[in-house]
Amino acid sequence: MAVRVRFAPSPTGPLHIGGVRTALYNYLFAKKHKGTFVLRIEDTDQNRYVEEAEPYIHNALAWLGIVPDESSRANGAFGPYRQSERKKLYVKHINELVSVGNAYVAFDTPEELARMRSEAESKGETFIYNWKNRNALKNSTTLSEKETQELIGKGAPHVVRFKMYSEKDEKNLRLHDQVRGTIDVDLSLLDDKILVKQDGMPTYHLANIVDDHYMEISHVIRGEEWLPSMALHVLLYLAFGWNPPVFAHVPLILKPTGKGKLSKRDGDKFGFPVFPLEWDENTPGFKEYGYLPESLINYLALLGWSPGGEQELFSMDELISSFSLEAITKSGGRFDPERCKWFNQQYLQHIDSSIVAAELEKELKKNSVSSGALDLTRIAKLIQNRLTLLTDVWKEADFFFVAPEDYDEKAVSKQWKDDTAKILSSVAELIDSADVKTADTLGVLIKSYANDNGIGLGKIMAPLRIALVGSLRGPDVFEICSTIGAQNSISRINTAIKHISA
RNA sequence: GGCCCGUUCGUCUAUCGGCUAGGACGCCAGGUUUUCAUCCUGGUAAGAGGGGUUCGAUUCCCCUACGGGCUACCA
Repeated sequence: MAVRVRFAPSPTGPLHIGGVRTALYNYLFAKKHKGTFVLRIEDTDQNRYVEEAEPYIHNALAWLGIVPDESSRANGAFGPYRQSERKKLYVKHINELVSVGNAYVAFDTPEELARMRSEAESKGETFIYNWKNRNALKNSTTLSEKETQELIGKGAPHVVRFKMYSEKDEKNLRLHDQVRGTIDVDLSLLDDKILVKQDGMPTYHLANIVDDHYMEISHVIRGEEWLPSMALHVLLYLAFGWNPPVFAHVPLILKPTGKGKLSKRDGDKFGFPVFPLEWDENTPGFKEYGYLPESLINYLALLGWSPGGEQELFSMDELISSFSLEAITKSGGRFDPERCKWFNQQYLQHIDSSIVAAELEKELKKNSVSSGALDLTRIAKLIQNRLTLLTDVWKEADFFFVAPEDYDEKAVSKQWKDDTAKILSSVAELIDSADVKTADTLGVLIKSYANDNGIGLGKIMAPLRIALVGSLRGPDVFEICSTIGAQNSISRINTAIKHISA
């Protein structure tokens, strides 16, 4: 049987990393088995619908390299891929279910139900709409066919509910989950879920099952929050006479500290993104923070799944070839921003320097600084292994473009001696006299100068760095010096002497 | 409250009855780099508790505790 999986988000806002990981696992599984990865938009709730969400989902997945084979953009033979465009299909099937008695029409209003719920609660009980009380409520199992039709004909608001369990049924249902194994549920404890809402739209449960069937989904890989409704879904398949797919419920991503599901607020609170791309100006994504899609993918893949070895860094292809549903972890995993950053730092070291150079160029524009005659790629190479986030470029390279205006006091008081000014002037002359194209020739030059004059190198290196950078940071001094050029270096040295020794 | 799922270093995880419990992040120390970062080496630190089963349990079973999810005319 062909493997067909789907990622089915609801367009209610930006896709968050929990969703990203679910999409990723679906994608990996599909590619591993030469199958098809479908993106389906579950927009049955008109109240929560957010127009920008669907394009966002497409763009985010594209950025991450999790590209659907079939979707509202990519098309395919199983469309349409938005549930709002498939309403007719659901109506047809719900009628079938009602006519054979697996589902029924219910006229109870939300207010009535709320009242019954709070009444039960005040007695310390829980109101459940199911086999125990549906014969006492206003629905087509208690009303005659004629009464029911009349009410519907008069336009009485109604919903359709699924008959979860009746006294003659077997109570226990044994479920199989690819990551959790066997799960037994007591059907008599479950409620008669609403399948069609008053507005005529199907709920998630109905639409989901109908679509998965018609889209020939072979494996349902979804978040653990769906585990409690798995029994309903399996029963729905059975009621339609269809074969249920294989189910795999993946654990949730939890807050870094504290308890519960990771949320947008946690990101705000701890200063890390929870969405792949920017959602609005107050909500930057991983991309804007300076993460590479590859590192996010790698981190997320390993949060809740492990191929077993001691390898940490995986390309998408490696993830695909080692992926399996059975190796998905059973317990929820906390999002660890530090570990996520580490992956990014690792990937940053191996990308082409032109990417770093491009980012540098962007930052220059942003800061309204001219690159002058400086070689951005050369600078990119010098700072690349110092980056944790791509957005660190400016912080690591600003001094190449902008001469220091003030000098780190601590560094100065420790490294700037009485004879420093004199020594640095000689160094400046030295630089002026020579042709300092490379760091190596400059290094040889200064070292031999120090040697010839009996000056310790320590008396030169640190002050020179202070003069060029303003503080004790940055790549090799000779590299900095030769990169910004002789004239630039000399003028920085003279400025520093004037500034500090004065 | 009810139902379901889970529980190995602080965190992510390996182990599929033989364990001196392995790796990674973090943290600490040392080395390289005459700065800082990178990088390298080492260290720190764990199978929730209690019962079984077994020659032997982190691994299998039960109970308790704790954590998570669900319990909507949301998905």
